[in-house]
Amino acid sequence: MKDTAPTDLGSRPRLSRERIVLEALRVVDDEGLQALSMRRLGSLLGVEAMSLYRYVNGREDLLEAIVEHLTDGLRLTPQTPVSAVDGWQAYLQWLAHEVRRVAHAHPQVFPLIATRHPAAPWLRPPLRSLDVVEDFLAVLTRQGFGDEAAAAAYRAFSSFLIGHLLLEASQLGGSTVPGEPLDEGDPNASSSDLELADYPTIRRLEPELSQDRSDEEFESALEELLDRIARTQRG
Amino acid sequence: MKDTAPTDLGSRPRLSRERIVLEALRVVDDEGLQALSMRRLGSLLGVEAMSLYRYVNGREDLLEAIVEHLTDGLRLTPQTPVSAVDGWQAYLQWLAHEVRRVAHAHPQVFPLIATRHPAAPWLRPPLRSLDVVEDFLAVLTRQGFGDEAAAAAYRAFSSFLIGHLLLEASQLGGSTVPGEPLDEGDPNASSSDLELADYPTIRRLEPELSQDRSDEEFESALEELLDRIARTQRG
DNA sequence: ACCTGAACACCGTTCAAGT
DNA sequence: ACCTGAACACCGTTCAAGT
Repeated sequence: MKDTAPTDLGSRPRLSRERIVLEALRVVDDEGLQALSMRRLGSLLGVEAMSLYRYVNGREDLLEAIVEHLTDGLRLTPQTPVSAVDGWQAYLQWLAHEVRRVAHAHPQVFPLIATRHPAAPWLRPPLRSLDVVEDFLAVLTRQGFGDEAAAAAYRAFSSFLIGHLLLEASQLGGSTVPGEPLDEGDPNASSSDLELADYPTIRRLEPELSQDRSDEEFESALEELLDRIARTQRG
Repeated sequence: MKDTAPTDLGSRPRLSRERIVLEALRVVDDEGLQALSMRRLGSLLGVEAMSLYRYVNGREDLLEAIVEHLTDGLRLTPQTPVSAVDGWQAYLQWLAHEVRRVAHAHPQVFPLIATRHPAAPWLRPPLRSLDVVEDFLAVLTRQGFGDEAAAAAYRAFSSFLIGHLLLEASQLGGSTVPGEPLDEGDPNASSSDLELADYPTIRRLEPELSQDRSDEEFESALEELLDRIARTQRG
């Protein structure tokens, strides 16, 4: 026996970059971004905040690591279901739904994915990983897309996902504050139609505006985007 | 003379909510969001931080006030150019370009406009003001849109703007940090193609990916959106 | 009415020191 | 090698006190 490591490896699994990132993700998912501080994260991991700096390069690096952790699941691997690789349209359908799944699973993190500066200026959110973008461009060019058409498809696909998913995530993310007041205490005020006196059209359309059509809208807009991309394929 | 106010009104124009918001906007535009602290803002206004709390309800309220200040310019007023009110298509064209102008003028603020929770759940970024949304829905319903078609157009228009403008703003917003390192010190490394060895498609498409097509893409995608909306007008 | 001083409860980050 | 104590330079926010 060379070292004096504790033979009973139970209580504290030792620090690691992965353990830090996973715990940080849990905090953000449960309590929002502003609840994540180095000091609190340290204490949740049973350690002083300063110890974290051995594994992450400060708070910014930690946020980047969380984002990276989530985008890793978007790569094409041997585990990718076969339905995803049957033509570029199937691939884009699969990829779009994967990103949407991440946005729904981590609504508090998605704004980070959408708004943080990517590593390279031509690397656009939310597909901000070299691996994922390589997959994207390789699939399309392999299937008859010209270089310019593939790049244009990448840009259009990115805009589409941001536009649809950021709003959905923001709706799901909710109030961030755990114990927020749901209603101001006025018991006979149905939602928010009290100050709507000066906004007759809004008041009239409130039922339509309150309807959640995100599923249908995402699917039909995605179909339309794929049609549009198909039209430029031989650009 | 009833009060003892300084007769010479030169040196310090006295505090006001508007002066605070304008100075805060200047700070965020020039140095980024994280440079805006209550204490620094106070000292820039020649006052202790605690004085600001007479006019703004804390930092969150201040951020909201900045956003509100910028979205005020999107309302239809007597000053709105006539070209904007000649049919709903002209109005949507005008509105889209106004929002784009705001995003370009204040790239560091646009993520706030895009990601902060609106006052009502059906109030979507970036058109997050009751006045603006009232204009939007009134113009469309006045010109033959059904209620559901108008609401659907509002949702599609919002997604479109977020998707296109957040990326443009992020590109313009740049590094937020004033004195950031532009290059890591390696003099013969052209941009970022050193680690691109494992990404052949990206490397091949780098010229296409680096091209800035935002103007054309915004215009043509906007045209297409308006066509699509026109098709659903009698929904 | 408007601003301030002092205080409270936090931050991120550094660095020499401990084991 | 890995973690800590102490310190530095900040935060947002409150509240009683000053003028």
